[in-house]
Amino acid sequence: MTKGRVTVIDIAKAAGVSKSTVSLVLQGSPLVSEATRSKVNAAMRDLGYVYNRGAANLRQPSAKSKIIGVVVNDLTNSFFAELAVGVDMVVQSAGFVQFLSNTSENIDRQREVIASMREHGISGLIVSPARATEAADFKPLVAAGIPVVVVVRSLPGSKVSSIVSDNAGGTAAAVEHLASLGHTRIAFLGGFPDTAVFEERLAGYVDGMNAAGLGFRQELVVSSAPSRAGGADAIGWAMAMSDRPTAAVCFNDAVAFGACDGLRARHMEPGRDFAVVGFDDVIEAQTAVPALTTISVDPQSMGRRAAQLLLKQINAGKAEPESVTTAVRLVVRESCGAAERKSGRKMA
Amino acid sequence: MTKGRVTVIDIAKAAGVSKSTVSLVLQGSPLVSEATRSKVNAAMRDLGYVYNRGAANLRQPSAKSKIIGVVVNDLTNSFFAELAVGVDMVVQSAGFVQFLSNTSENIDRQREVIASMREHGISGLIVSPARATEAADFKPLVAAGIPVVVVVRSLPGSKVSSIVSDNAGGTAAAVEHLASLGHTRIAFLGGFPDTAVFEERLAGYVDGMNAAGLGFRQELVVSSAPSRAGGADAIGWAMAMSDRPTAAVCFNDAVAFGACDGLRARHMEPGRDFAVVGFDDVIEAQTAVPALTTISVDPQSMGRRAAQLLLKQINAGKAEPESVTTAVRLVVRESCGAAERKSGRKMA
DNA sequence: ATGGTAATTTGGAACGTTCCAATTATTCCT
DNA sequence: AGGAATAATTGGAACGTTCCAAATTACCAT
Repeated sequence: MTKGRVTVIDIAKAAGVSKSTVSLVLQGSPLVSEATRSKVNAAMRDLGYVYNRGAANLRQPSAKSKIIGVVVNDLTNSFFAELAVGVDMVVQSAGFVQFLSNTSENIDRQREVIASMREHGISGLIVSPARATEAADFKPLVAAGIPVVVVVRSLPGSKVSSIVSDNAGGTAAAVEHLASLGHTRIAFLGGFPDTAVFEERLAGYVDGMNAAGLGFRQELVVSSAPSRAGGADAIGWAMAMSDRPTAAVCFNDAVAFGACDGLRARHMEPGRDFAVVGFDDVIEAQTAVPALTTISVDPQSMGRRAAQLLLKQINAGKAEPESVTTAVRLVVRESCGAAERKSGRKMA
Repeated sequence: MTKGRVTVIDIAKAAGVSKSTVSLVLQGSPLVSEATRSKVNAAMRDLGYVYNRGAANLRQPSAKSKIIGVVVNDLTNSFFAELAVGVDMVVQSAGFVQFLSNTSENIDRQREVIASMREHGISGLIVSPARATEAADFKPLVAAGIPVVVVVRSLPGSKVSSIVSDNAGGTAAAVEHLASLGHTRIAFLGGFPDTAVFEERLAGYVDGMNAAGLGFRQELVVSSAPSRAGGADAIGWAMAMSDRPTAAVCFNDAVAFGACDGLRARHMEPGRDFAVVGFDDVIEAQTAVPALTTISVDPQSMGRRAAQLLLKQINAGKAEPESVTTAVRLVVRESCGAAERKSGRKMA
């Protein structure tokens, strides 16, 4: 038990080489002979050496810190937890480690967290921005040459890379599916009209309606809070129309669940008397009754994509901002009335 | 745009003081006069200084790295995501930052991840160990004076602190509740018998049965994988008994959901024809149909507790290992047949 | 003014690593 | 065997901070 921790010098002494050689071994340089390499490795094992990245980072550009920061706006939401898992997968196998923080939608906390990450010398940042995040908030980062990838919520005029799901494509597919089931009066329910995500999903809906030859009618879109309660509200408005819709694509799954609640309150059974389609495919979507037909965005693969893009930029030194939109998939379950009845639930 | 990053020396120059003084300001020392302090702060702001913790850690004991590591065995499980959120809360407000990694129950990955965290000089570690983790795995950490707090799963003979929920108390309460509803043949379903958590929950069940004067019968406990599929399996065995049980306390919520599936497959309605109680209170528990009666463990507060304990140990320099078990609460919903019918679902 | 004390400030010398230029060992060719 | 080339190794000198001991300044009571 020597007092201080064991350093590269200690193992150099033990292996009978110089500290420089040890350093070479540490970074797997091909310059060192096989013989010395194994001698050094043995010494490291014997003395219980642990690499001190802090010291190393002092000499190297921050791109080699092997830390990547991940900031999400709501880790409680399993969507983001899964996203983080996806990021962790690729990041970990690339020898990086993940700094994860949660902002709880609080922009001040977001600032603090990002500042803290900078102090620790992150090589790159993946962030799902809290509401009201400004494009300018990431200026200092990119100025310092730290790659940033924004996920889930795109940031208006910022010069950073972003990965968002194909919102328009998703709602368009939902409309197409409903139309193919014979529905002609299809509503768009829920969401706040002043957000980018709403605009995209609505645009997809409009495209879908036109593509199906049903045309777009403003009165069929009723906005509301993007929550369960909002959904119940929205369906109420829809049911009060003189010429009622028979189906709805909802802003997200929460709204869709709310719509189902509202339908039942009016003695209508979702999936039988009215078709509803959600967006996101949260876990509850498959276990709910009826199981929710929805647009699946697979947060985990989104996380992987984001991490891959980030790593690419880190390795490239300085990379051009790039925007990718990830594919999205309609998963048909029961709430749209087109279910394949109980098609084999798998079991160990 | 000077080439390198701005250092403490740059701002010393700009503020007309020495680097030592700047350092003093950085650590909020009372030794520096108000006048110089603000001069220095101004310079920092002007030059866009960012503190380099790596360099600082070189001179300081690792307890001051302000990084705490969090390792969970399954971030996909919202239980652990919530736990991480709880940790993050207290850790963040103490000025620390959280390194979060996911082992996916893989012990090799766990080793890698912890090694990586050590390299980064974490001040402490909170870990929910992957299956088959040995007590010895944390020896090097504690030898190096790094506090470790084990959560959720206790580690047999290790000398580290731990925070686990009151497993025995939980199942005992579940049995008591079922007995009070008039059930006499109560099964214990699911879980692998070779885990500490299983033992504890089973022990509580046994205690509960004895306390209710029902006695313990080995044939009423049927183990299985702690998953939905396992639960369906287990209920199958239970239903095949000559003298069927009328209620079951399940190893966890997943098993309970599986049991419900199995019940329905046999044309029995959980909550009406058979009482089911789960354990964990995952989010789906309240939205499922029927809503699941279960033992709530509040992962978030568990995370907070763990973080507080860890911080205490970090500040104390070297602290005695301490084990706390967190209280647990029976939340009665519909699946046990004792529901308060639809007692006001809150909305907006 | 003068000494004494308290309040501030300040140069190095670490910390553990990587990089560079330079050195030494080894191999190959004629 | 001699030298050129190549392969391995190696001493510093950084990196940006904190700490220590020492130096300076300010303040007071004589």
